[in-house]
Amino acid sequence: MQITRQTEYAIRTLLELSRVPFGKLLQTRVISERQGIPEVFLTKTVQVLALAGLVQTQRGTQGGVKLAVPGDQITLADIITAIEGTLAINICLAENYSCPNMATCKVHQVFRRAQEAMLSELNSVTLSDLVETEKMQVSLENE
Amino acid sequence: MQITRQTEYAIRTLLELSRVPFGKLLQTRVISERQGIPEVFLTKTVQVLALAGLVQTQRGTQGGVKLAVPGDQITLADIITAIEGTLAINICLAENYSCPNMATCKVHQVFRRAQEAMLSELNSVTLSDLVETEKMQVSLENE
DNA sequence: GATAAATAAGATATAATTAGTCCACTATCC
DNA sequence: GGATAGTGGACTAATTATATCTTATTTATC
Ligand code: SF4
Ligand code: SF4
Repeated sequence: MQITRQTEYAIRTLLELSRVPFGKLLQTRVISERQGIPEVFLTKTVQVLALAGLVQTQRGTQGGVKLAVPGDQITLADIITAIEGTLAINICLAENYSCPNMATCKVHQVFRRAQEAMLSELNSVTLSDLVETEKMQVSLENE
Repeated sequence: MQITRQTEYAIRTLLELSRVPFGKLLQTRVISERQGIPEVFLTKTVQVLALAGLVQTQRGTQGGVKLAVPGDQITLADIITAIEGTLAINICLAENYSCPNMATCKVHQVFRRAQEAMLSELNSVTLSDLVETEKMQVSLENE
């Protein structure tokens, strides 16, 4: 009942990308150093994010990774889903699984409500929200 | 990001126990048959539930398993916690883990809110609620 | 007290998932 | 053409989940 390390890595990666001007490339090496993420593993994670359409990559000198869409269009739920697939807190909430009890099972319904409550929180915050707050804090500290 | 099979087994086991009069013993064998749970594995699960104080076991002839407290005092969250330990959707929400960013990390805070939203749903329903509904359905069908 | 019924405990086995590495390759910029 | 940076696939290691087996221990009942 926990997100995986890789998902954490993905979140922190996207946060790093959100901290630079939109469109600017960062190398996975830089991200891995700043965030303490195993470098080779991070490249794998970035590929998944790219496949999910959250980042774009560019090879070669001066290459790197950038956000595919502005940070205010990416929520925490998007990131989790990109790495782990559709979120389901119980097996019967995942696609193409059918428990015989599903039609009447009250537990199933409670799980669905619980999951929706969680998702609604995770969907309510975008990358921009997360880094905006940081910027405000910095500017307050400088006053 | 899913509860384990064992947790599902635990829920279904406690539901079975809630369906009989409070204090009545059921054998793990009976429960495993009714719910299609591997029998030997179920005994392990029952032991965990007993350790958590949700059920009481009795050995010997006419022995079995029963609820340790009435069904209206056991929520879904209790059961999940009993099997999986304190629920934490991210590593930094678990006890005795400290990420360097924890103090200021906005993501951490969002995760906490998301988790609380989920927990509040899972805590809002007791075993009694779940089987009461069943009984009402049965009586409606008999009308 | 013998016996059969029932769980307890612990070791062990198997499978699945997660985490991470290695290496040869391709694209890009200069 | 050389340096740089991501790609893709195979591979390994570690951890967790799932399950079984075996031997004890408890207890009602005859
Ligand atoms: S018993 Fe209910 S909660 Fe469990 S898997 Fe089936 S539908 Fe889902
Ligand atoms: S970076 Fe934030 S969300 Fe991630 S582990 Fe640390 S405190 Fe938690």
